[in-house]
Amino acid sequence: MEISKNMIGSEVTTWYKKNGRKDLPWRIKTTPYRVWISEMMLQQTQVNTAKDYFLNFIEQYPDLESIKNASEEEILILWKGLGYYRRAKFIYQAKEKIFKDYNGLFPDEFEDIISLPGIGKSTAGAILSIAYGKPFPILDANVKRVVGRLYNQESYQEKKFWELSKKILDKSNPFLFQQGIMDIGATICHIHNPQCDECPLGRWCLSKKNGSFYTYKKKKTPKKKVFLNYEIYKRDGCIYMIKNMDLGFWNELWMPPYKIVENNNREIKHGLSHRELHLEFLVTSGTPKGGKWINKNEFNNLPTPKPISDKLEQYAKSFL
DNA sequence: AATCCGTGGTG
DNA sequence: TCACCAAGGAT
Repeated sequence: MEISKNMIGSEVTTWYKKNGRKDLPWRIKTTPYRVWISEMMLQQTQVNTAKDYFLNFIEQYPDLESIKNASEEEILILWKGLGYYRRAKFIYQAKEKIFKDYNGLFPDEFEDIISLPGIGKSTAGAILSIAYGKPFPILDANVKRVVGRLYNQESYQEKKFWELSKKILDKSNPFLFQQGIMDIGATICHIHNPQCDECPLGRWCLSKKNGSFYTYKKKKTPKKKVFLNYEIYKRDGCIYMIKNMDLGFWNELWMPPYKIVENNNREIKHGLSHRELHLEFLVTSGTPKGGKWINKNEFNNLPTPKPISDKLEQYAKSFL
């Protein structure tokens, strides 16, 4: 028998059973593989954005065995448009390691899971809690906001927030608790206008008590501008494309050849996390090298970044 | 420790 | 139009 019961944790668990978003696609069936793929997609990505990508990914690769022989580019194609494309490469590398070191079985120990590429402490905690029912804390944006407010923190402190996440975790129900705490963060404890009247944690919440609500603030660094002039080579309904290896972003995605210039007449302004891209597209003649001709019917088969996909779609419709 | 990495929604 | 930020991790 426990001497002191974790009231907050058990309240979250109870709330989840009744009010949780149990119909999310990655919650229908929680195999370690499915939880892993969903957690990778959900890194810095909202639920609504990840949904369709998850369903599409799982349709093609429903389990580890089906993804065993997939190439990096095949996985990248399923990631097309989702962003943070490194995650697709991490999935490729991780599944290679799982077959090499773990006999094709997803590992179930913290040290093994966090050793996989793209999996940090929080993702490992989510997989352990949700896929294996083992009590490990998580610290995503939802949990940061909920515990930051529960304990009325003024600023984010990594170590302190991990302690709080671990403290309120319902160790007897990690599966229900972790999904519940994230759902409370996502559906009640909004960054603006938290719905405190509906919150199961209201009687413990110090922010509700004194009316000052913690909000996680990232340092904002000014975005550097990058001017890219894309060279459009056309031939027989084809456009010449290269695999980008050296922009620093969009690595290993396909695009027309480009030059980095000092300035240009931008047609498209596109923001990345830390860059402001100014894109110009110039129809060019000559003999390009280092890539291949792609027919307009095959644009969809190549992993391309969003603004390039949009531009290619235009070309395919109009003057090719 | 600070910076890098995408895209879409929201105010 | 624009700032902010989301189921973060790697370097």
